[in-house]
Amino acid sequence: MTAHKTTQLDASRLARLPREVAMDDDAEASALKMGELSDLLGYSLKRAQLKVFEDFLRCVSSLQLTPAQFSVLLLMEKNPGRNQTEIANTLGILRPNFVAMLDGLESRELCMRVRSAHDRRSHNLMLTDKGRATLARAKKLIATKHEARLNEVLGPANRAALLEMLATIARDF
Amino acid sequence: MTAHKTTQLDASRLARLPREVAMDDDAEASALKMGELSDLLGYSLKRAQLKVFEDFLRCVSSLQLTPAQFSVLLLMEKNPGRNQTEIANTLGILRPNFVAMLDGLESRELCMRVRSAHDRRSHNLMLTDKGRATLARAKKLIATKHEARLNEVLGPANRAALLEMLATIARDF
DNA sequence: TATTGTTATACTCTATAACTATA
DNA sequence: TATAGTTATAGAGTATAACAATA
Repeated sequence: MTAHKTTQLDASRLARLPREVAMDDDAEASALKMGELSDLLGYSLKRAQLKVFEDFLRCVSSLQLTPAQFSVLLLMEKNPGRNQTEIANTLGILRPNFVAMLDGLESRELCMRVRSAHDRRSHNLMLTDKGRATLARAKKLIATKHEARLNEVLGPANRAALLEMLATIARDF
Repeated sequence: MTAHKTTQLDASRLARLPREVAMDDDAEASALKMGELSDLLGYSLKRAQLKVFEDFLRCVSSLQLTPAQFSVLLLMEKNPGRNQTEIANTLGILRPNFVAMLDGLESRELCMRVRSAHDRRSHNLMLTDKGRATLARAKKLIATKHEARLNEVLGPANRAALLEMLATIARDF
């Protein structure tokens, strides 16, 4: 039951990330004091997440894909033939909410629902050729624009460390 | 204009965070392959953010405060007398949406709107005694339960590094 | 004319109950 | 009876336009 909680060792200091350089926090009028907010992990987590999703949308805007849609296509590619419940559960999407989402992707001919022969209740999900092509283009845009930008801002080692810590929180917290 | 993007230096490896230890990713039936999703920063960011907010709500459930409400109270405490536009802008809340939120806090007598003498259009916001007391209790709960838990999972040094990277993204990205 | 707080409104996300068709 | 997909619905969160009071 959620083992290992105390497996951290050292954590030598990371890259020198710039801090309070510009001080133009809020532009014009005397910026407000953030107080303990600066130390609230959840607050920074939320603000960072919004920025990252915003940039994601910009980077793949030509393909009209949201982060959620991208994650669904990716999962279909890596796990062809899985049903709606399996894909939705893996992504933390509730089954009722997954229906409209799939309708959208299917109407754009990016994926297909195929009634299973073994269990006629379930739909085997799979990408269409167009879906595979769109996903491939999305991956390229994300790698060369989106994640590359994050590497610029953080540095590759920091980016990797950040990813690992976030995965740890998502898994063990 | 968003200076310093290439200020990263090293980033020696962090603590040994446990990985693929249990492998019980999805319980029963053969877990799905996550593919490139494991390397998508936005995905881990979102999942981690949900977990952290969930825990925040648990930790302060006795006070019935959401992360957003807590951040508003905190800002009022550190910046008494500021108006709605200033508080809302600082937190990235749109003014129209801030109205109902303030109504809720004010009806619980945690804060007050006081018409400004100098500019009768604006409301000076301030905590009530009850608001200050509630905020103090919330801070204690968050420090001893919520953030303490994060320290357990990540280790203090990792937690600090994570916080700094998230702030960097929120600021420079 | 511009700004503060506000209303109305709409759109997305998320969440729950209940239906249908299969098993 | 239990499960997969679905419908309906309700509640947050977020977004924009426009209005009244005030500057």
